[in-house]
Amino acid sequence: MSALHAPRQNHLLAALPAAEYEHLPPHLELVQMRLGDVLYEHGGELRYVYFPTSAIVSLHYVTKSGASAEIAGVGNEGMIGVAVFTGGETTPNLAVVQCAGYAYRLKSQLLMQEFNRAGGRRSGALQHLLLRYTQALMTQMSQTAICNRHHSLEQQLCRYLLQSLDRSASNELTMTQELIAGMLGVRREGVTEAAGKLQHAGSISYSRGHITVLDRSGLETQACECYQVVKTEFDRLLPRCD
Amino acid sequence: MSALHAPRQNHLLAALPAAEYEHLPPHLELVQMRLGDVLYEHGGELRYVYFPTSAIVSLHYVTKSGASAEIAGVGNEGMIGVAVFTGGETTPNLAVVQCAGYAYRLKSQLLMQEFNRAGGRRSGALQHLLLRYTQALMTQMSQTAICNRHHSLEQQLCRYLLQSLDRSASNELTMTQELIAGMLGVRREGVTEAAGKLQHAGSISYSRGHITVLDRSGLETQACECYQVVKTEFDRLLPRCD
DNA sequence: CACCGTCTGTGCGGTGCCGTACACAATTCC
DNA sequence: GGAATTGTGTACGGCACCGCACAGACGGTG
Repeated sequence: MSALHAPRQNHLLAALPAAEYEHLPPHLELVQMRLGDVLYEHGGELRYVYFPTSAIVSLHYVTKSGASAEIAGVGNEGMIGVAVFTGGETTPNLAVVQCAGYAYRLKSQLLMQEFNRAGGRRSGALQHLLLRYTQALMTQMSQTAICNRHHSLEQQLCRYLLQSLDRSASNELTMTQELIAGMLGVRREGVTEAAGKLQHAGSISYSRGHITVLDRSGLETQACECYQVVKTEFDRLLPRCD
Repeated sequence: MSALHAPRQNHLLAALPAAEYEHLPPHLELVQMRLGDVLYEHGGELRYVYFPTSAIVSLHYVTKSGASAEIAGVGNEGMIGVAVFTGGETTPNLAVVQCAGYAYRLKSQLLMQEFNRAGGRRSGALQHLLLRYTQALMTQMSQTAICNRHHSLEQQLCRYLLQSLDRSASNELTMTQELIAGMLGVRREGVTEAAGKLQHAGSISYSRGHITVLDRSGLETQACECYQVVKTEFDRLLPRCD
């Protein structure tokens, strides 16, 4: 029986072999994340890296004119702070909490040490894992670019809901249409319309910030290929070892 | 006086300290790249990684419906085949030559060996460098996503021309409007119109696949912030050591 | 309960780009 | 020198989404 909160609820931490994992827990700190919390912003240093268990974080960009859009999302399948081990220390983005929940955090410096220990006594599994995650993250970014270019608002909404669902424990999501619009970088009214269609079709049901997914496969049919491409790539690069 | 073709014309190879670079040349192979050559495609293995000197390569995605768009470009500032050391071996993308020219290639296996040698005798400068390049590439992808979402065709065209210019030796580019349209994922007619405006404004001049940039700063004014964001990030992560 | 802030629905004109179709100009090929 | 190929210009209807404005509807708070 698993504890209410456990680091291994994060897939990356769960994928580490015991030998590499065992000395991490003393340094892993459970933190609560509230909607809208900013983990880092453009130019700010990353003091910690975060491994979400139940929270969902959005990597975001805000243009000079104030428009914004999500570049990639991170839930319990990933981590926030890739720039720590790629060496740039920061990125021109913003990491903001999109669904409240929990995450474990680790001092950046500590992660760096572990990452660079590859080739030494240990197997380098951590490095290997994080690099693969980085590639998966790049796939997500690529697909966001494509999706923004070629797919309709409704298709994107479906993709977004599905991705959020995969990161969520239940079939209910807590997010307003306003918030989704901010993520997709579109008008709130556009989301209202697209969501209305989905509700009409019986795929979802929502009210005041609570979305219940009734027909997951319906969403998958409506979604663009981007969802599957990203999912397939994540599964390929980071197979779950349940 | 530099040779006509030299590996060090590629900024990444040039940035390697002598101790790490010196044993690479025997394995570096100069290859000619023609317009449209495909270096790898979705699912195909990456037998080589490429370090362009004069060629420009586009990381592309083609949707099921046949639409396509560039995710990121790679010129003499970078390399093709990041997935080799991130461990995924392949990506769901396509790498296609966008401007004919030359590149040096290296067997993927060899790069992997070098990459993983960090922590051993050598300093790990290669690993460090490639990770930083990976981050820069991610910035480019992110910005492509944002640009596709929020910026006009004309702004994107300016950005694209500027990025190509930075990778080019002269102020002339060899690319048709049709090709540019394919890169941006828009209609050819849209490019004609936007390019017409730029020509009218005196920023560029073109005819049948030959574009001459007359007023670079004019383009920079018209371009969206994405160009500068990416450029600044590249300079920060991979400073030129000329 | 009445109130207010938040969330959602709807309508309307505007616009940037699409899809299509076709004309013309500049090269290359015989 | 004529024909075929390739690159560019233009025009027109259509549509998805935008920006704005406002109305209703729900839910928590005093």
